[in-house]
Amino acid sequence: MKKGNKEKSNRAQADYFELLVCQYICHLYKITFSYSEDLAKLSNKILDKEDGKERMRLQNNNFIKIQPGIKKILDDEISRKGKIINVVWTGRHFVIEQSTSDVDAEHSSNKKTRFSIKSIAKSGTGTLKNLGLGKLEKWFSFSFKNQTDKMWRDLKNYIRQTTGKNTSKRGELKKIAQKNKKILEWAKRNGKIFQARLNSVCLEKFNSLPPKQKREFLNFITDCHDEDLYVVIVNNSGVAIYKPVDKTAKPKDRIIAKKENGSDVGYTIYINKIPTYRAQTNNTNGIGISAFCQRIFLI
DNA sequence: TTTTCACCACTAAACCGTTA
DNA sequence: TAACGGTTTAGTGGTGAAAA
Repeated sequence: MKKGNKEKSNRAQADYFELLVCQYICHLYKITFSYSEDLAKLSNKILDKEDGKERMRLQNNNFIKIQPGIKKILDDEISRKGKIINVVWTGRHFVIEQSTSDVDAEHSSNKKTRFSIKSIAKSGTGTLKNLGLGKLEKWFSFSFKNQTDKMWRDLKNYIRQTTGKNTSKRGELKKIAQKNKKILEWAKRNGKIFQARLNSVCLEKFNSLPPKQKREFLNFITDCHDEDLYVVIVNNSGVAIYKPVDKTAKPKDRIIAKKENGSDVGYTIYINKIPTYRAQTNNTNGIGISAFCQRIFLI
């Protein structure tokens, strides 16, 4: 759905990249690659775009950059876990599973080596975690339902007053706002009030968590309970690889969240005075017309 | 009453324009 | 020019209303 401007999402590219890695591992260790069809489909999907060739080139170049790193990790793991007997594209299929792994290599010992792969066009490290409101409420023990309901009620009332249309259905309200510039602007302004509130609540609630729960939250966002997981990031400045388990928060760590230069959409989590994670409160699909979520980035 | 389906929320990934 | 804030795509899964 694009209107003049370029398409922003890159889902197909991300999947394509994951499969390139998958295929590479298969090739290295003589495993049958069973996702040829998916790879072909994704490749077509990317090439269908007006700048498809460019998008392909980027992924292929990034892929070349990470090959040595992947091979080194696996050769190292093979010496401990045995030869590789299978490669699984976890990809989008197990979104609900407690791991951000994209590709799993299975060893003869039944142990795994898992990869979370991020291929980025320019700078940045990609989203570490994306939490819906439900998760936030659970981790930080609060309820934002009254506020969310009020945001939608406000929009409903505004639409009723300006257009005479009377509906409470969020899907309909959203469509009306998207079609009318003035309403959309109003919805954004309204939504930002609640977005800022949610951000403040999360910051406050995080800081009032007992130290142990702060650590548990950080361990959850980094996925560091998974001993077999590697994160591989490739962007315009090169390749970065780390093991989430190495980032496990320690009991002596001082963990504090702070607002950075007055931002009302995010906060920074400091560990022993070092800015380590950045949270950003926003919406899945446009401010004021969709559900809230919070993304966490590695600094 | 049971099954189906439409709608919405949640999660993941990453591009893009603006700004500091 | 890197970081930030906003936005988009896309898949899974839950829920309640409509259909059978």
